[in-house]
Amino acid sequence: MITKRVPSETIGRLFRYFRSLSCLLRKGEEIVSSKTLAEVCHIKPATVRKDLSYFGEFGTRGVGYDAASLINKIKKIIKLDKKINVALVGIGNIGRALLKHSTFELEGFKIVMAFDNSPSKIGDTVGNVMIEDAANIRERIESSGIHLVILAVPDYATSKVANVLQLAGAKSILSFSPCGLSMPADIQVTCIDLSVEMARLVYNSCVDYREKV
Amino acid sequence: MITKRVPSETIGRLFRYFRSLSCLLRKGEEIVSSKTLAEVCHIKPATVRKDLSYFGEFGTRGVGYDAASLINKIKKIIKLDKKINVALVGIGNIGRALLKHSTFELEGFKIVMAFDNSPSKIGDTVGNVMIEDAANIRERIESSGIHLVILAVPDYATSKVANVLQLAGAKSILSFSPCGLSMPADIQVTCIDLSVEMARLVYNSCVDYREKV
DNA sequence: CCTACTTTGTGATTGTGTTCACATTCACAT
DNA sequence: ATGTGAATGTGAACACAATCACAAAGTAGG
Repeated sequence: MITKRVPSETIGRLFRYFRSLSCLLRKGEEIVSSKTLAEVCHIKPATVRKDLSYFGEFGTRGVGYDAASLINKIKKIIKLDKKINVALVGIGNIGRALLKHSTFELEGFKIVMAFDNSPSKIGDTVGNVMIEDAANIRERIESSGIHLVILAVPDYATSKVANVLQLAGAKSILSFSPCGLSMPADIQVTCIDLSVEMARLVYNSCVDYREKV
Repeated sequence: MITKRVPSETIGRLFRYFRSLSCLLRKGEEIVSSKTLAEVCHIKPATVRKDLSYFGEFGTRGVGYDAASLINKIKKIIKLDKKINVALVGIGNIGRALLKHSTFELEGFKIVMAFDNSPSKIGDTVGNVMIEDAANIRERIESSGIHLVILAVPDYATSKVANVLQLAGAKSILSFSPCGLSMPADIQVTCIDLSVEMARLVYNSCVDYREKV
């Protein structure tokens, strides 16, 4: 397959299509058009079609897409045909919330390992996962073959832990600290920065609307 | 001031500049160049300069930017010269984590009100905030003049609550449910969708690197 | 006051992602 | 068969954001 360059936003949308299609299918809609899917996802039909077209021709002209088979195609594309095992480092407020967050498992992700360095937490079990000593991160992650790690440690510890993760062979990191990570190019990093998001909302609510009127 | 169209990413970066500048200033760096700031933020100097240039000329050629005064300018621009009061709806795992998340307050945001509809939670105090009955959301938010609301309720309740928030006069919503919100254009909505982020990481860690080599 | 050096501010360029608009293809009725 | 209507798939156009590259404006030293 000659992979044209796929916009990175497209991948995120594919996941949302996957979610919406599952939902539509449960409601009994076996055939779905780009129009329907677009409405559910609040985007334009053309975007749906283009996103899918990067990976092949999955629809039938004049008809639409077969929901069940499209779901499978998308699962393959985004590598979610198998459950993804995830490790979590940092069992503070956010870490604990994520461990209890049952939705992940429904969507193909499973937190199978959790670490903290506080003796008072090590050994506890939160949401079916026992908290292990952070000192063992490298060894445990390396031997388990986990590629995706969620990082929810305090800011000052972030880059130190990130380095260990790199040594442990992690391929992707989802971090909740304001990104200060400089990782090699073969390691994917995404930062969730709530303050930044709120700052943008505040700014836009003062400015954006004015323009649209 | 003639406001050219400002990229929305720019606003997010301004907040990060604000953060980094505060840090540099504490370390005693009173004058900061676009190069320095760019290094700290892991972006290019030209981006820093262009971002700032949308709002005026804040630097001195041949020298750089005065950290203290630039911080103030940025604060004004992104409306963070005053603390922003925030309401939180939904005290589940994530909601509770956010209430305890002390960093917000350091960065200019303060959760001053929290709601849930579970009788077992109403009346509890988490992180200095008392949980109120969700039935009072509209009245309380309307009368308090809060514009920014964090939404951390289960998926099925999201759009119902969002409608109430709209009536209550909220201007911006930060939601943790997979976006199904269709709000009028004058209400800003940002969704944090962890599954989507993880799906992108998984995909990219399989594909992206191959191309870069 | 002039020269060498530094760093800003920005028009022009490049790059990336979204949207349009239409030819193509399929189902179905006649 | 053949025509009609519906929905896909996609090159081209557009919109937006990042980056370059250089003129302008400052400092410092003699």
